[in-house]
Amino acid sequence: MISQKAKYALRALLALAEAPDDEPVMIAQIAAQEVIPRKFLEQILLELKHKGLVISRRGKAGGYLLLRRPETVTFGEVLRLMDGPLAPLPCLSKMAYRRCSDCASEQACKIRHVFAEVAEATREILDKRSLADALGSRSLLDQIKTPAD
Amino acid sequence: MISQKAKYALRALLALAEAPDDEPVMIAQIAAQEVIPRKFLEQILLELKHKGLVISRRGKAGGYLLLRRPETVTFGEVLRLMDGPLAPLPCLSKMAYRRCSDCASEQACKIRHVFAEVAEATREILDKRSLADALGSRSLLDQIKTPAD
DNA sequence: AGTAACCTGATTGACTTTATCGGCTTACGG
DNA sequence: CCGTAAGCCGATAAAGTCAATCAGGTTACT
Repeated sequence: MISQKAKYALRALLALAEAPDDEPVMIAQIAAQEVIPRKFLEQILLELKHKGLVISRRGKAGGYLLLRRPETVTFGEVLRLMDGPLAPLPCLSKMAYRRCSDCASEQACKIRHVFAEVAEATREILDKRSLADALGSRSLLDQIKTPAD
Repeated sequence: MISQKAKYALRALLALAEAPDDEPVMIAQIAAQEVIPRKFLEQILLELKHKGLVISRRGKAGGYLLLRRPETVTFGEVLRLMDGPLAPLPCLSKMAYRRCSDCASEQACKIRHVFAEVAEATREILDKRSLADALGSRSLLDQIKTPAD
């Protein structure tokens, strides 16, 4: 299960991706539209700003802007920022490897191979799917079937 | 990340799968061999017993036995018993569907499709891999390359 | 009987999650 | 230049989860 925070972050980023360029979107507006607790969303957007995904304008008529193009922001990147490593075992994370505290030898670990397959499969999906893929009302499948209207 | 509990459960089941048939393995033995806190392992094996994966013998020379053949116990089943649904969103779980509390409409949910792909991919792996697949010292890859000695 | 094993429920401590509070800083508009 | 509306920031809190332990109770072989 992904965290509430990651879910909110993705939905907020999608809301920003949908807004016209150079038109900041206010926290309050995103919070209302996406049904996200306002103060919590504040924290999340601030964090996304510090990590370089969005920028903000302060003062009246302020708000948030997506800094990068939606095609370049992957689900994997957002999830790693919010929830930490994607891998099901710490010793399988490519981005944030850590030894399993209780595991004597990684070569001898009997469950590692199966979870390595899972890690690879989820990376393959989450690092390829971007905000752009998630935009629009039609499913990804529909888009493949009917590439243009 | 999977829980410590699930990791212990899988390793304990593998230890039982390796034991000769009809020879009960003691909690203390598994705990020592797999480096699992003894009392915690007690809880886990008891739970696995209630769920029908293992049986126990009490009294002197007691211990635990794997009830089903290793090929029939999948990683997916064990993980669901220990950690709950595999799906990254509650609304994507086939075995334990629950509405997302904050999601207005599942059709309109913009992140659902991507996570549906993840859910399907992980199910595809975890529901096919069994204890038998994890047994033996060689990796799954090695087994494919050299099917027999 | 006695002892060695499993059975059981309650409890604990640390940590994480999901927020909320209260106030500070910036900047546009009049 | 001042009021107000927006984001910025650190602390706190309530609830839940995780990992493990405690203190015994029950069963069964010798």
